[in-house]
Amino acid sequence: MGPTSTSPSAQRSRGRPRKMAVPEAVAAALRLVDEDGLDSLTMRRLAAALDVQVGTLYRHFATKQTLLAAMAEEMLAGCAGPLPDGLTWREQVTELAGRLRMALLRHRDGARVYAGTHSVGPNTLSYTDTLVGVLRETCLSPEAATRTALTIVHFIVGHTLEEQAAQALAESELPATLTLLHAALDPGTYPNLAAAEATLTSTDFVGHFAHGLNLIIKGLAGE
Amino acid sequence: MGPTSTSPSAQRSRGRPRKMAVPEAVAAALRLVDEDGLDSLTMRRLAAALDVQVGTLYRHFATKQTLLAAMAEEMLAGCAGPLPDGLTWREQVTELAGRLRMALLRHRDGARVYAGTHSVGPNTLSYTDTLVGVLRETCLSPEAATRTALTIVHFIVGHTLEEQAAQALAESELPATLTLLHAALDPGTYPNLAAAEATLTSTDFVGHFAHGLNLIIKGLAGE
DNA sequence: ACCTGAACACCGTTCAAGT
DNA sequence: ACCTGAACACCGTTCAAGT
Repeated sequence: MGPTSTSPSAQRSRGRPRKMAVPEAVAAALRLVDEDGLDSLTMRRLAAALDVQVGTLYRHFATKQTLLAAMAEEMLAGCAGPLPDGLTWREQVTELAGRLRMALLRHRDGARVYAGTHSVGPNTLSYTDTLVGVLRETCLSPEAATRTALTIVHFIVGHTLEEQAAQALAESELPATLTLLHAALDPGTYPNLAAAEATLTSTDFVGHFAHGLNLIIKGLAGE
Repeated sequence: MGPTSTSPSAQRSRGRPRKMAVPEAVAAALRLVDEDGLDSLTMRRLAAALDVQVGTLYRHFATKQTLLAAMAEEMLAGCAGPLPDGLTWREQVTELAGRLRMALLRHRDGARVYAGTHSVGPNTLSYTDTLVGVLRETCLSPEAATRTALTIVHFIVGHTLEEQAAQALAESELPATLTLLHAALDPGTYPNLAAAEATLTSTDFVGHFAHGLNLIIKGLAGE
């Protein structure tokens, strides 16, 4: 800080009073996404929701990408919070993975928001830090722990992307898609898909998620 | 077929000669994506590339989503081709997973195209059929085989999404992002990220992919 | 110091009219 | 039967001008 600096509040009290605040803008953006989906999130609609001109947004977010990264960072709030005592490392990994999944599911199109951005904010960093930490306690080298953390996160993102895509379809054309799929499933051409159809079209995403995560965790045990 | 139907070629020979063909349009769209990225793929730019008016595209693709699904389906061509003889099931799974990864990597933003659509075309269906088939031969129930196939595909999509995001960053702001990340990594606040940084910022995606896939395959062995 | 108003260069989608 | 031309209702981003 230079000798001419004044306190932030004194600085802010000069000039026009601030009409827009970044945290409120991020919250409003997430609300818009929850209501109408990510495709309907528009700089113009967000400006209207904040009762501000579009240009004003660009004083606080350099681009729409910056806004989306701030939204992803906000979604992860609390995901790295302290773990209950007495959990095995398996339970700790399961708990952390479940938290990220729930954080993405909490907002409509949350996985798409997260997958499309690269936040280096504190929520994102401390989540990865915590997950790598738990894995390192399993006698994994830093490299193996990091790679495993990446594997887990990639699985969660891919899985939740699919889950929310199914949710979006459910509101409109899911029955049509299912019929189309069923019609395409000639048992002669796709013998295994015929046997897989029930599982493929089931909505037991909790079960699917647990299956995939357990596969990864079991693979870890053999290291 | 009704008694009044004629052969397709006879039908097509009546009226104006067809200016636009769907497979050529899909190929041109993939070329546009390869050149300028998915964000630059526009119905208008595609129409211009095909020397056609925008409205014409909508006679062949109901929406842009339909076009993207056709692109995803095209990307998977060959992925379900016959497997070499004499591979163990582990090697078969590794081969199939590697094929999907390479198919997504072959086109710029390929993972984003794939993740954003739901094709029920023959390439997509036969890929899943083949993967489920290989897994069923491992004494897995249809349900377990299907869930495992989903797990593998979700991991591949999540992983490749990340890999191509890093590629996109590399062409412009990757050094800036890395500096930003390094600056944020206070070892006091994020003790595990400090140890993870080298792996986290490495570009050994082949190694990361192999690690993740092996984790899943090893987990399978314990079933 | 912060916001307004207006513009620039685009989008996806639709549809009457042509041939 | 298939395509053109033109429109509708939007976009993200920029920037001079106001207060």
